[in-house]
Amino acid sequence: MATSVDTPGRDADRTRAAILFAAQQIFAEKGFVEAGVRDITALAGVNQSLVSRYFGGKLKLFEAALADLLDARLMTDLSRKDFGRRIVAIFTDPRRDRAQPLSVLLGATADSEARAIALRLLRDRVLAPLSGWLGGAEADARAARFMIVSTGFFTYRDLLPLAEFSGPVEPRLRQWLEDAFQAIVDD
Amino acid sequence: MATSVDTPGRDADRTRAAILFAAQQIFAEKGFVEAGVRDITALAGVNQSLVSRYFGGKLKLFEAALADLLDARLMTDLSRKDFGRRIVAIFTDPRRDRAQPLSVLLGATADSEARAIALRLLRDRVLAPLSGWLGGAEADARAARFMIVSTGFFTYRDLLPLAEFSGPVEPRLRQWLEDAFQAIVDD
DNA sequence: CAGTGATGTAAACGCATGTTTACATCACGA
DNA sequence: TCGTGATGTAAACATGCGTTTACATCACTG
Repeated sequence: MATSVDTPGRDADRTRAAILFAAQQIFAEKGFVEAGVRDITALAGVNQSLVSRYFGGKLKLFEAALADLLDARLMTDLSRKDFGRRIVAIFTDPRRDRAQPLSVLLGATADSEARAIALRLLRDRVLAPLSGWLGGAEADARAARFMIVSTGFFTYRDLLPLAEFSGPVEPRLRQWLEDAFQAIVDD
Repeated sequence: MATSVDTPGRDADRTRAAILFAAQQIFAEKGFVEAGVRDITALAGVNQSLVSRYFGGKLKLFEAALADLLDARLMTDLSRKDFGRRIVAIFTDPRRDRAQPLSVLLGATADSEARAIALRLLRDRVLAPLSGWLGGAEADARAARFMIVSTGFFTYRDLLPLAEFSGPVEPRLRQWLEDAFQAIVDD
């Protein structure tokens, strides 16, 4: 079993996709440095050497994994009316099946090369669209506020799990988060 | 030169202090993972093996370095009146000669062992005093808000330097930071 | 059906890095 | 002054890990 259902012979595209998906999970869970190529390929069920063959190395795989996650663009159909509530709902959705892009991104800060990649993707595919969506003269400062609050939240949920961040978000904290995000669009 | 002034023969205490100070600088600059023992001892001007002899290894050195930084307690003589302004002033003081504790702390998130140490020190020596100082029923939620904003700020200043965070903080962003910190004590 | 390139694997390689060991050298007391 | 322990150093060691290499196996085409 599991030989003709999820393994239709040999398929490079499918193998590549499996590695990419596994990489997103492992990178989100352990961060770039502690995520080993062997961890990723083991989860994907393939040989470790395929990372180099199909992606050109761990670093390129990271770039592909993060870029793919950011392509599921969050900024679409996001109304200004309940911006805060929607953002917090997305960030805390327990049914989410894909890795949180910001988790993967923040997990790259420890490696100088991965950090450079993450920084470029953050600028081009998050901050630029966000700043444009926010508009106005203070767009950049607003986008910075968005990143500060988001990053702080993800850091303590994923990287430094304190009591306040385990399980559902404490109601008063959630309310503050929603207000902080909403204030970014309301001024 | 530099042989009788800063090198008074052999002094274990002085050597130990030199390693500790160098560690704080290097850890703040490069993070725990990319900070090599050889980098630290080179800056201290001593042999690499002394890290293991005097501190018991890189991990213990990290713990000692972070604990020492946190001992320069920030929470003392901090009035509730201009809390926000004072905090931002401390975080952005260009004349500061010691490493920012939060920089060192956030640089440890990539290593699971260093992260555990950082998390414990953060709880015992930052959050507990802060929560006590804030007081009240919502003290923990307030402390969490403080950490979110602080962490977001340091992440983008040290780890993911965007244009908005290089050089002096943009005035409107600084104002928002001050207000956000002040609101934590004012409710 | 044969052959050839694509796909996948196991093992070895190379390198970086924290740690340990063996040895040298200085300081201080008898 | 002599010797002994503390202090410091250079080199070797051990190991984890990304990558490469050599080989096996499947799939498709003529």
